[in-house]
Amino acid sequence: MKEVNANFNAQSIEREVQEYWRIHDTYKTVKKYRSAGKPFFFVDGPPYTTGNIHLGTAWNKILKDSILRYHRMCGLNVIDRAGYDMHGLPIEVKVEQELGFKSKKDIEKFGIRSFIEKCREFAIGNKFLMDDQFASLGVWLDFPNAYQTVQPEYIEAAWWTLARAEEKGMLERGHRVVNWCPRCETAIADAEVEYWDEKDPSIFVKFPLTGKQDEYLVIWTTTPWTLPANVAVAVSEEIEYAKVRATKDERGEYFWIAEPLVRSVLKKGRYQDFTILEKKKGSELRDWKYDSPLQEHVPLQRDIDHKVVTADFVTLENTGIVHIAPGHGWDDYMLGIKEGLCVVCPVDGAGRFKEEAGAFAGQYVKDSNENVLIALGDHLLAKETVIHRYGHCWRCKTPIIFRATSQWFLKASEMRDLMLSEVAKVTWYPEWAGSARFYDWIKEARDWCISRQRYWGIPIPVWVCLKCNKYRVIGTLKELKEAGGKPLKDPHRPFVDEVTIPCNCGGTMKRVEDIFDVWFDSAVASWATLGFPGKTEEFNILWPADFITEGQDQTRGWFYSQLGASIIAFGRAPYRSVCMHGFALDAEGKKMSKSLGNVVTPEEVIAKVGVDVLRLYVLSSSAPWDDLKFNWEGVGTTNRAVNILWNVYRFPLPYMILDTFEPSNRDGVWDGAYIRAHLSHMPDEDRFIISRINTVAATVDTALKECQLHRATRELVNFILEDLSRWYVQLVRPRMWSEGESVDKRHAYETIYYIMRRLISLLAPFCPHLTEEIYQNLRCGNDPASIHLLDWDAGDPVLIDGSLEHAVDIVRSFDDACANARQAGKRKLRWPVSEVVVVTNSAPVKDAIERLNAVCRDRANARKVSVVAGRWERIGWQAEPVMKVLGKGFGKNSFKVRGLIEAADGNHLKVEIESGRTVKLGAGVDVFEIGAEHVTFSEKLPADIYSATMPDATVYVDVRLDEDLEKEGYEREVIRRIQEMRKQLDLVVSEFISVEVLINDLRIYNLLKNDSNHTIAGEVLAVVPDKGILFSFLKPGDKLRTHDSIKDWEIEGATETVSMTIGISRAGD
RNA sequence: GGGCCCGUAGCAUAGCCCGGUGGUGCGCCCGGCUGAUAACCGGGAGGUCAUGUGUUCGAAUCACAUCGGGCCCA
Repeated sequence: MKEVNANFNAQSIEREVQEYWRIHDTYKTVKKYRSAGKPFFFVDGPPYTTGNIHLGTAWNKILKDSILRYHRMCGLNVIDRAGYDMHGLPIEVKVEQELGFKSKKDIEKFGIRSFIEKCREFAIGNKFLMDDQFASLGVWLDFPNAYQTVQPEYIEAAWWTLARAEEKGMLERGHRVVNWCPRCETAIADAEVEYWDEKDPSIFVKFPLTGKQDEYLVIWTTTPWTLPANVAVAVSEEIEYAKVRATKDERGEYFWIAEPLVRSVLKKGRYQDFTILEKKKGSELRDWKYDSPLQEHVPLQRDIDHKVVTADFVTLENTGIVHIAPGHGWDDYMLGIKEGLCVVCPVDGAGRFKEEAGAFAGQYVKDSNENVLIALGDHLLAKETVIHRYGHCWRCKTPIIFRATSQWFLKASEMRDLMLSEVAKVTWYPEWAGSARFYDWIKEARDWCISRQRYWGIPIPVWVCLKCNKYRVIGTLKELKEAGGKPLKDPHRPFVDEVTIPCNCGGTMKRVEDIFDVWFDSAVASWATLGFPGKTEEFNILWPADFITEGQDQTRGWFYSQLGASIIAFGRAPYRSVCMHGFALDAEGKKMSKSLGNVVTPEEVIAKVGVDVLRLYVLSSSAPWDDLKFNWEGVGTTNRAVNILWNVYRFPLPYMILDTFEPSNRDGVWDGAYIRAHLSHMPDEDRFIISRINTVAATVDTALKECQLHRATRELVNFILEDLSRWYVQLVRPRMWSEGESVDKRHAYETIYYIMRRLISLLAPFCPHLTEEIYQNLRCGNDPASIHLLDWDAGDPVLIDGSLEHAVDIVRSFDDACANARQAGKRKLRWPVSEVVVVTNSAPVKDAIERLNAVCRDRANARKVSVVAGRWERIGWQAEPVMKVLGKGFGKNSFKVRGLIEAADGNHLKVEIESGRTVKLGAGVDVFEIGAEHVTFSEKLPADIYSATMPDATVYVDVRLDEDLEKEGYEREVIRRIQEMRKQLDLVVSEFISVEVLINDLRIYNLLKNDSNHTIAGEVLAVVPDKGILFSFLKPGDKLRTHDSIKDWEIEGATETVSMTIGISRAGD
């Protein structure tokens, strides 16, 4: 053990500890030590390699690390391979920006090979950056061996999974409507669409009914550009539609509109008047024919047989008639299939109209809105603008469009039931994350479009024959080598595109150009990380994962994608338990974003308070599944608690070292056996704190099993502050100061050593650096080389004494009450009091005060602490007049009576009245008879008795001074000043001094002069071996010698302020 | 528009499942302590428990609605 003088400096401690881990390869040692344990298969949700981590990412990894450290200490062999998600559009977009590219044509010109090399560099560069950032958080995952989605064996896992999908008939090549980014020119997944408000036209359009004069169906849309692709309108079977004759400027027209909406629609069209002519149910409108209002401008529209269909998604909004373009809408498309409508999509991948769109050819769809309105001419009934939520590409922020294209799908909708039943088998933290949130999401599961028309991703391993159009799914690199005839080093584009496979028909198969949706990459992580399918040994033992934890956004993301892929591959959920955590928000509960300028980075926090404080803060400030409102004040509070832990740790060290204390051990290994062996002989405060740490251990363990990291950490912080710092350390201090050998001191040392060892090992999963630092200083010679090699201790029930813990609680209340009463009596704690009386009828209070009487006397600084049941005889009663009653009975004499009552002997009055008698007060003619109705009684404390209440009891403090008490009070005052001066002189605790105290008050001088110098000298080390007492009092008028330090003091005594001059000098020479 | 979660003093939170006097920490004010001391302790002030309605003898807690925040979806 070495002494610790320095104040707590998180940064330097953490730096040193990390260096220690690096030199000793502690992480590997721990892993090896636990390698024979029961496996605990954890899968790291791979962060995307975009560069800097933010607070949310840090929180995520801190949660993981803390939980895994706990499991390791519990003896489990934790599989903790880290992972990185390194493909996909976000990286492509970044690289495109770097290279100044605007479209896919630029990439093709640049060369796919060069382009993906840039992407690879970008991803790998960021991976290394992030490795360092995670390591700086003290996160122990296997980073050097992290799984990376760009590695060939990882890609193989994805291929293998797709082959299983094909085998089970879950893969489909389909013409479908998908979310499409016109800038990236690719399909994007539902998960990749971001929504925010956008201003769009809101138009009402007249569709002329075939063969009728001036008779129209009225539809509404916010996307005029989809009108060239209109093939039908939908009505609701249930809604009633009205035919109205509407007039505007003398001209009459006939409209069909949902009856309840007629008025509002016509008002928008500025029609002055209308008459309802007839009403029909939607079902009666079925199969009516109409013509496109754009047929003059869009040639393809002339060949379409437009008709009215019914659909259940039509509601009573706008006009109650919905424009249907199966080429540009999901619902539209599904309806089109059901109704046999043709699918028209006159828009290309870049979002421009094709030739068949006639007048609009070449125009970008969003830009064409205005032209469509012009082309509609008189068919435009009304035009407004609307602000509504619209989808955007998550990377480039371009508004998406819906396009019918040929894509590859996994039939997720067919797996819905199996997914739901599998999810029910998973343990969720919190429970509702699975039973409510995830369940609801899966219920809505749609087929998953896994193809993207891009470059940097896992190529879809499907080869299609150019001749017979048959396709084949390749599941492994080996299979490809056999089929294609040559090995493939890098399975990325464009290399994989060069491989052709001969088809049975004699033709040649070429790979489809698509790559996988990047969500499919991470979906296979739980087996890819085990090297499956290339290696199967670990997979067979470990899979599925025991535990994963990610943010709530991963409900639709990784929780879902993994489940889908796993159902396809293995027919079951890939994880046994899932902890869903919240988001890191700013102090106002708003999302952190660059534009709001409210971003707090992990680095900032670390620079201020260090990693362990950051860790403890994020873990304790909210439940994992609640959002974390980041608050600097909270960080400061946590920092303070850690600082107190540090002070508690370093406080006993100088004494232990002075006494060359060595904790009892067996062959250099500490085992805590001393405590068990000596517990029954130890003082109550020791037994209390020993009991507490074991209770806390049990609580922490229970909380951790339920993923309640906030409860675990709060319990520990609370223990440090309340039980250890504010209670135990206060009580144990005098035993540390005592000189020479004593059993008492030995017990104190063993106890505090035991507490520190137990405490830091409970805290180790959350604050791995600080606890390691303390451990290294405390550990015995043959103890494990790192705290992280210790076994978890969930509390020893034998050492727990619940009734003692409860008794201490009561004594703490007593302590508070004493301080309160003293404050009322203006008697400083430094000044002793003769007696404190606790009046109570509560047996537990009585027992506690009596059992812990020595502690009570010490805390109260009282000569005597006693318990009285019922009443304390020194408490008297004060009679108080009830003026309302007095007024009625005594009229103008009331004032006189009041005075008499107040002056009366309350005790006597109360006895009489309570025994049913009346009392006559006053003299001569002014005698009044007082009854029960005239008075109430309140406690009357004798002078110098002050009281305060505590639960189930009242505490009375007698602050009267006698000569002895006053003398001790002044002694304490003098001692306190001398200690202060020692401190200012920077004296070592054990350094001797000589002292002169000049007291400018003869009475006080006389009070102290006789023997107080002995008492004080002993406390301030002014008794020097061989030289005797070097302490003297001087009376008023005397002069001090020269001293190292001389100071004047004003001391507030019991009745007067006394000025003193104190001089102290080193006694050494 | 829908699903899930959250809303408690200036700030952060416990309590809510299972109804019965709203606790705690920070900050603030007053006082104390002093061989952990750029620490520590006590006391005090401070609350429409987001709002409204309902159920109930009784609601922070249960139900419904509204408002605000977060995540996800349409």
